[in-house]
Amino acid sequence: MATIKDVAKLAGVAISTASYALNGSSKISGETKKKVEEAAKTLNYKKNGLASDLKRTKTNTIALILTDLSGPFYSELIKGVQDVTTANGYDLIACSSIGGSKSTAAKFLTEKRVDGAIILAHNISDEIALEAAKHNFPIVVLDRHLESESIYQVEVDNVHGGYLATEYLIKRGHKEIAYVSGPSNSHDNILRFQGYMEALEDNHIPYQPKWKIVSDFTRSGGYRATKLLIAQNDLPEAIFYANDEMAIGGMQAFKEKGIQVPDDISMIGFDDIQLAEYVHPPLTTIQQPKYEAGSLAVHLIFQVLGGEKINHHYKLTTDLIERKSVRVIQPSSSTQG
Amino acid sequence: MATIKDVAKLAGVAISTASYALNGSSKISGETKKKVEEAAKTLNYKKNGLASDLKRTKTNTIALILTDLSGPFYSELIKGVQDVTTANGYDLIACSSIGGSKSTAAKFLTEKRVDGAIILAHNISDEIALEAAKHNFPIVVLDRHLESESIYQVEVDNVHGGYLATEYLIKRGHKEIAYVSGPSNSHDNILRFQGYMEALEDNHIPYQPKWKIVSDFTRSGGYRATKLLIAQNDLPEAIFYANDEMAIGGMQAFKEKGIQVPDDISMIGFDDIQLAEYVHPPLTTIQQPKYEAGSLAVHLIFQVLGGEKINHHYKLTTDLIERKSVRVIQPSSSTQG
DNA sequence: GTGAAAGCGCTAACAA
DNA sequence: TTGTTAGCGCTTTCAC
Repeated sequence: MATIKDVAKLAGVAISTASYALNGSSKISGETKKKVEEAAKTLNYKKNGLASDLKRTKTNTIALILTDLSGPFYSELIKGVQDVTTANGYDLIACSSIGGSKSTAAKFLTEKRVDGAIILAHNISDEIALEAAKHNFPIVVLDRHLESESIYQVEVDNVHGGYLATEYLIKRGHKEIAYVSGPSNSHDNILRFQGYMEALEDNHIPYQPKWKIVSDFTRSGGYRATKLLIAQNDLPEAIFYANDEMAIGGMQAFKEKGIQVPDDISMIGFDDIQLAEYVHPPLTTIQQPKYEAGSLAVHLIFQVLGGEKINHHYKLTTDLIERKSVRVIQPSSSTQG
Repeated sequence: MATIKDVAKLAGVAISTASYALNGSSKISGETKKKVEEAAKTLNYKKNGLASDLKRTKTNTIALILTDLSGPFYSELIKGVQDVTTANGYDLIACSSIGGSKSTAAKFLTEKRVDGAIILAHNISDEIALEAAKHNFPIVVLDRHLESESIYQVEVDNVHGGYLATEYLIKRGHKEIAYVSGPSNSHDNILRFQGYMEALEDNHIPYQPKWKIVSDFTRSGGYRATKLLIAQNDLPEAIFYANDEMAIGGMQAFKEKGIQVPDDISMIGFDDIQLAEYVHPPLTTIQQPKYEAGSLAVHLIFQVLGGEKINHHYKLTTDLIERKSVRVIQPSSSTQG
């Protein structure tokens, strides 16, 4: 483990000179520079990044906090984050928030190991985020509402998305529309449900509590919720799943029971994950501008780091992607099932 | 930014005492400990992880180097890595090797920012890995052969997998079998091709160069390679794609031309990615023990970190997953082995 | 253009 | 049990 000291000694210069030479300062003569570089090479010197960062009180890296490194997550979003991070000459690391306050995420958030962070991890508490956000440590949250001087939020218009999905179902003649919900403490979920309620109301369709099934955003959760709906022996005409993963789990449940989508029941998801277009039938869903969300998030961080004063809230729009999982119900003799 | 100095001062104790108290040393009296903790709380003190790591010359985190954070990659593998890393009380960060020697990956590999690393990133050079691997900085590579004191490799039996795939096709009556290759410098690809050749030879089927198409492991690469095959106007009976992504691209190409899989042509992939069972028809492919590979990789790192002497090579077996993309060709005149 | 020296914030001998 | 102190390896004034 050669240090800069060793390099300086071998090159016969002072430590500071070695440092300047290695970092490409213009005040070092070509000859000295060469000497130092050679010494570094023969000693196989590699700088200690921690020491360097500590001294400079700057890490040049930003963290992306994810629920779980092994996914599923939005690769488009990560791409957006990655692209603008590297474009700005910064490094990006991803870490998981599994383990809550003892997680890697918490460690990187609080211990000054990065210059800023983006949170997309419902399993990390508001408290941790709030505590970590301090002056000059910007955090942007993609999955919650949080008010703090150094916290910025970019969100997708979930209410509108929920409205869009529900309205689409209604316009195609569905009246009995179930909502398979995400975790009830999920911010996204609450907003999507709100959109569902608003669309129902605007179309004078009464909300029926029996058609709200609480699940957990996972594929197996969607599967179980759907089984439950089937077991009730009173299927709705359509189901709005609060995310695609659950919808795909639901498809599986229907397939097992020989219930055809969309002929026997319509379904719609939310997210437009990659799989959505490959399942059978291809899933109609709500698309979020994921790449934009990701790139905007980092962009905001760099603005704050650069000393700009910026807004704390950003909202992006959603679109409906029409595929094959919803049928049209003829309005003639409207009594089904 | 309160430091431990401020905490010590407020608590009226020495810096070392504060440090001990905060780190839960048993030699500190309960009373002192409480005083220190209170001071820390009122100052909103958070330790500087860099300083701590620098002093201890240990980071307690290991890095997972991936080609691209935004995938596609093997989530099962990451799960394996993640599970055993956290089980050992270590932190895990993922970083991308986009950018080669200027990438985040290179930075974390060389600048002593982590205690060990796992490389699954064909776009990072052997040189970087070799340079980074030094005594007490273990690296395990999952995607190449590399000999060095501190480099360990776990690989999947690609030759056997390639053999299995090809043999399966042959046993179902196919003789004209194309190989859509990954990049020719890919280690995995070379081995899979070797398995293909061996199976051909063992079954007395001559290898025909016209049926090796070089592509690049991407979906669009597979699409293009397949288009090329179609344009040749002389389709084989079956195609062995060196990975699933390319096979899925190939399916798309066939679909556009109205060529039915498997009725008009059989295909088989390699990897068993998540999508494989969802495409139409579901893709028969070779499954790798990804979770095991990931968990074994970290396990090895911890053994080395713990001072154990271990083997440098590990090989895991592959299995064939039978789905619907291969038809059986009736043995008109020839008999099966 | 180069060198001496002062820390960045922390841990851990060692001394008291 | 607590305090003093010497660094971890680096960057960066400031003097020459």
